[in-house]
Amino acid sequence: MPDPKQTPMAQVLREAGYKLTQPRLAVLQVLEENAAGLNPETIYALGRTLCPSLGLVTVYRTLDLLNELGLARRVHSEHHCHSYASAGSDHHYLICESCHRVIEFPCHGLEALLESVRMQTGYVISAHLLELSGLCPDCQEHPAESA
Amino acid sequence: MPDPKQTPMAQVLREAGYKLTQPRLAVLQVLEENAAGLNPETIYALGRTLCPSLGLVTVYRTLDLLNELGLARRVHSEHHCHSYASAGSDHHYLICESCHRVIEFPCHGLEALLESVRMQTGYVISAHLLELSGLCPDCQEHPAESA
DNA sequence: CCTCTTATTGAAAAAAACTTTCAATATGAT
DNA sequence: ATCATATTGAAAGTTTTTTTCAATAAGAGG
Repeated sequence: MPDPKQTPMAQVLREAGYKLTQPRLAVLQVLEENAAGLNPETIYALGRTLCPSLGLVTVYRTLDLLNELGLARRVHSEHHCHSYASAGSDHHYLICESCHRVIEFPCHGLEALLESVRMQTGYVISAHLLELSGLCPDCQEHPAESA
Repeated sequence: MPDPKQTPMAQVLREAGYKLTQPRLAVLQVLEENAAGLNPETIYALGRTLCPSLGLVTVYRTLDLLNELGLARRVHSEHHCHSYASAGSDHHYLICESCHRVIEFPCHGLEALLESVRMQTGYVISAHLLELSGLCPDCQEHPAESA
């Protein structure tokens, strides 16, 4: 278990001039340890095991901050958009509908697609969100474990 | 201005066995007349000009219904996911960051991309959301009008 | 290591977003 | 025109998120 202050995510925070406080480190660690998208309430609960004084307000504030820095992202689903997952810088990811694990995937061909949309619509495209959902290999084999 | 009960969206509602009530038609019409994604509160305000008795609860209920029928969809953005826009059946669309217009775009090549992701990750992919944002041709020409 | 400045925090209160309940009403089938 | 019933709006309730502000802790500088 690496020093929480030395993780790549923590480094980004530090380099951006933010203090590495216990509450922030707790939220970071919770996100890093969970592949599934978590809502603020859950992050709060898990985070309190690492930093008992953690407040829910700080969870919200930290998620906003991480989101701005590109370290976390909101996970959108049909009915709710309350979850967050740790993130690389890519804006495309794949969610397992059964275990809710969120992974990023190698995505070639998207650039070409965007270019073709630009040509056809005349829009200048500055950002994208590609969210796929399906079943991960594990959940295909073990349909029962809807954890 | 066509009879609100005869629009394609209204037909879908009718064929699915739902009653074409004034409140529902008002919500439908508001969505059809606005290219931008609108939040429930705004739909409520605009809808009341068409059906003065319209209640906010009914706006929520109708949006859920339209969403299920594929006639409307939630528009996700970085900080909020409270907006809805009328929708075809495709799950990809393009949002103008200036005027907030939402359009669908011809999207070829996505199938191939999904297949390649399936091969590389082992996930069975059952749904996707592709949301692009940028500037529409109008807003490129008239940067001032941030309406 | 201390000290000090100030970013950050948590609690409480408030606001916003959404849902549930239920009696009254409007729809559309007959 | 009548009627069964899906649908409605208002009110109350719940959940989610934001604001405010005095107390605290991080880390820069000595």
